[in-house]
Amino acid sequence: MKKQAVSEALEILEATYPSAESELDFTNSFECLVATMLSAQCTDQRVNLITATLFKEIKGPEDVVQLSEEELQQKIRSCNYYKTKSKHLLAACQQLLAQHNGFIPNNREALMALPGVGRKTANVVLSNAFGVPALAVDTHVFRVSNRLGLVRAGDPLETEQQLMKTVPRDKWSAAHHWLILHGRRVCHARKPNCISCPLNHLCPTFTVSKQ
DNA sequence: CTCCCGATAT
DNA sequence: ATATCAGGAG
Repeated sequence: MKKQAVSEALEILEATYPSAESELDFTNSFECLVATMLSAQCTDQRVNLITATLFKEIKGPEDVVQLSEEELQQKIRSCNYYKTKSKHLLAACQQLLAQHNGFIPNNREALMALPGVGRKTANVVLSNAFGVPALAVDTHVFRVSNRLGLVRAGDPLETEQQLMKTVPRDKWSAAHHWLILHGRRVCHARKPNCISCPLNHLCPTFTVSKQ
């Protein structure tokens, strides 16, 4: 889509979602990383429920590596893929201690080298915890930006690359959050609420649902 | 491509 | 009953 049309869509999104903030609860880069790692295929609400108590017990990687895999599983059991996430979180924290003095690296390569951290999670940590311009493409951003015709992409990486060309750099982080909020509030995966969508006049996939 | 594999909405 | 939720690894 042309930059002009994209900026029109972004203006409407900005007016509709003025906050443009993460709905995950965290207070530092470590908590941001952990919350994001836990959030795969799981609602923010569920993650926040888990981290509300978890972050009282783990203040950094040094606290995580004290736990056994089973203990960690117990603490995050109510989120999806808890076994995989426990294994990854434990290994990631060991790597943080071994290679980064227990700090969270602020570059994509080092973040993605951590077990359980892919491009999407790395981009979230970069933008949300460090203020580094990055455009994380999750399931919402992928779905919504394609539906709106902001991009024509077959996968998240293509989506990210196309959005970075048409969205101004200083709005990457905000656009990321606007698209997520729109995906959660209106442009649902299963039954998008096109009738009440403030973007339906410019949406190529606008449909009047039967019911 | 498959597997991971709990909670929730429809 | 089934699709979906701030995905990543093998």
